[in-house]
Amino acid sequence: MDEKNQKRQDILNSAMALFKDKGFHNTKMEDIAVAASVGKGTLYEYFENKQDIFDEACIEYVDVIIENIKYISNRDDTFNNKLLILFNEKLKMESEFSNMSIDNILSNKNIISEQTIKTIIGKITEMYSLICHIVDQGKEEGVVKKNIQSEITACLIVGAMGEYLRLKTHNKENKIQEGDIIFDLLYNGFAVK
Amino acid sequence: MDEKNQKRQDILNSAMALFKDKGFHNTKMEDIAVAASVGKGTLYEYFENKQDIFDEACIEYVDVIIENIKYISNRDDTFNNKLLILFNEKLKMESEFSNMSIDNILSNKNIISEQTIKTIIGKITEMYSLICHIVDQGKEEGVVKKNIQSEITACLIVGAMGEYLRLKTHNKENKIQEGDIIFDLLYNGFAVK
Amino acid sequence: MDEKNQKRQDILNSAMALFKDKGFHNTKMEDIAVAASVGKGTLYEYFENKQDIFDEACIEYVDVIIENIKYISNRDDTFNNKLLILFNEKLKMESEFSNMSIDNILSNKNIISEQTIKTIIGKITEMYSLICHIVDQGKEEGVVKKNIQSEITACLIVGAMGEYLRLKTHNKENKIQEGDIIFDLLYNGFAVK
Amino acid sequence: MDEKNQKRQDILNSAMALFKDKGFHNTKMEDIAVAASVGKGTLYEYFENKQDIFDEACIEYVDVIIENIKYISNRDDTFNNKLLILFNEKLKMESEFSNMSIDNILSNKNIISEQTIKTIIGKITEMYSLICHIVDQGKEEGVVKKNIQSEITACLIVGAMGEYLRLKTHNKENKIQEGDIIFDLLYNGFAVK
DNA sequence: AATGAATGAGTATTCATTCAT
DNA sequence: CATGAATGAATACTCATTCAT
Repeated sequence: MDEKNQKRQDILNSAMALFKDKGFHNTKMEDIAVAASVGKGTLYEYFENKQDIFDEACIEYVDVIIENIKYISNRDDTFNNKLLILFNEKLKMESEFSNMSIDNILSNKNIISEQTIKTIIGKITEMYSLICHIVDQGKEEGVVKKNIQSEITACLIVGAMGEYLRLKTHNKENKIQEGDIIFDLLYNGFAVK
Repeated sequence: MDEKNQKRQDILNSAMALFKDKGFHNTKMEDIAVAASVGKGTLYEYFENKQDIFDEACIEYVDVIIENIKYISNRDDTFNNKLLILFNEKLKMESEFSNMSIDNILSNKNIISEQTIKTIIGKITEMYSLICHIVDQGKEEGVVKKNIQSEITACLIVGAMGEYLRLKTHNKENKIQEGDIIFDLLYNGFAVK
Repeated sequence: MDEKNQKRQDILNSAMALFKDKGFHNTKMEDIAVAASVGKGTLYEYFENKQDIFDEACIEYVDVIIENIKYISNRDDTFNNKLLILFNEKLKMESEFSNMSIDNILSNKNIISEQTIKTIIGKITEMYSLICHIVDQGKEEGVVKKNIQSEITACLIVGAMGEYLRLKTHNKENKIQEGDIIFDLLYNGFAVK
Repeated sequence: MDEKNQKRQDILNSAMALFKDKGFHNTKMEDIAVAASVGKGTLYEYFENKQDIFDEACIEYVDVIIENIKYISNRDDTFNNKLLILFNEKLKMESEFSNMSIDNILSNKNIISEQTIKTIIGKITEMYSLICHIVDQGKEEGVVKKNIQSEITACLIVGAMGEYLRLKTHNKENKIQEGDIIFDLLYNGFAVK
């Protein structure tokens, strides 16, 4: 029974790697079967159809990210450090999975099934609440302004980080200064005092 | 001659609408022909192939955004106001074209031709330099910190705005406070002074 | 009116050249129009359709050959010389029109219309009777055996010539001895006396 | 494994029959699939594409002819008899496959792939050497003139036979005398001694 | 359970032909 | 008369899915 789960996981991993690399329509069931070292027919023993594999792979992908953030959130560490780790982790993941960030998953709206979209949006909400939790810790530590809704602060953090990484990815010629500058901006804003 | 350009534009508009709605693979040449009220064969009088139409539609889409930002940048207005307008415009566009933001275009890497990807990245760079120009104006007005590279500040602005909108889009149940809060964060940061 | 005929002829010549070079299906109406320096629509002023052009071109092609043989037949010359000239002419034509000998025209049975096939076969019969006429002259001159039906002799001559040329065409590395040897064979046979 | 080869052969046979009957362009993949009682997709399990099927069918066709001649050549029989059998066999084949003689295959230059053309020309060369071998036997038997290159004699034989058959095919109203007359011509020529 | 040979629905593209100018 | 922009019927080929083994 556990062996069954293992094979299912193998297929999912192989599929995810291919989807990330080539997209949904350019990944053939044959490719997945070969990559997972099983017969084409076997895929249908474990999954309903191609769509199903893609949906599950997307959910799995988001789950990994959530686990990651959950782990960071639960660390015994200061807000400052957690933020730094979050940034570095996001950076690592994005570069590794450059073709399939969460944003991109959601841009595949026409590919993922309606139901799975809802599931993923739910998970993103979960992810946000984890980050809000970290922000709340910052508030308790007296580091983060208390009068601003944590969701908004989280939004700023996630958005700035993401854009920073996107920019680094597209703009290979690194005209951008080092990452801690963005931290200064997040903490203190760009306005002259 | 101009009539020819008009028909080309008509096809492009019809195609763009369909691509935004249904994605590349789910949009059939037949669909485009019907939507543009021309014969299937006519599409090939104006475009090389489906790929070509998609590429052109993507470029067109980015061009519209750039024109928008260029217009804002060239206004005779203060930095503060330009930022506000930029935010509102982005909001308007994103909701209108919710399925096809620039990020999403770039997540179609496996669909758009290599050459067109380069063209679009070039245009994004152009877009960034327009926003940097606005930031520079803020510096001259003494509103924005001078010791931080404008690209970084622009990155913070774009990222925060984008994420804020994404959040609003996914999280229909609006738990998020009003938009000017995010401006306060951008200007002053989240750190307790 | 004669100008009309001239343009018709131009189209036919251009078409024939293309058909010989690329075959029926690989020759597009557009190609013919361009080659004849007329508009695509104009082709339909002079011909019913593509099929019609092909049919007429084939007939024209055969007509040229017949005219050629007729000319040889009518010369004031000996049988021996006429045969020699015939051979050289056939050689010239075959190499020039290597992709479209009469045999090949007939191998296009599924392309040429039934009616035109009949016309062409009629013309081939005419061609044969011209050659028979030359053979008859040989008989009168006392050079050719009288007790063998002229058609058979003509058949031997045409067949041997044709095969000789085909061989030369396919077998670029010329292992074959010079052409007058074949004449010796035709005149005297290969049997030891 | 052998079953696989069998199905491949079935497809090839069905395809060959259709190509012979209707030509390359008028034979649809669907037709072949129906004729071979398989699905359209199955054709692509056994062949690269339509071109590939045609090429293979042509080669197969020539191979059958070669096998036939090889068999005749290897018989324990006199030159005279072998020639007679060759003639009758050719007659049988040509009438059976009237739309697809070797000449016709080669007239499909624009259809068959360059590589396959070379293969077929190679096979024709092989066929010629088999016939030359028969001629050599004639020389040894003292029946055929030794001072004439065997290739030339073979050329005369093949050409005369082919033309004779072509004539019979086109000229349904049989004005042509019986076949052994042509043998007399081949052996003794048409010249008065 | 696992397989992969067989399948055929689905689609981009071509090109002969038409007809408004 | 001449044209070429517009057309859509026709077709090779792909690939997710099935099912007999």
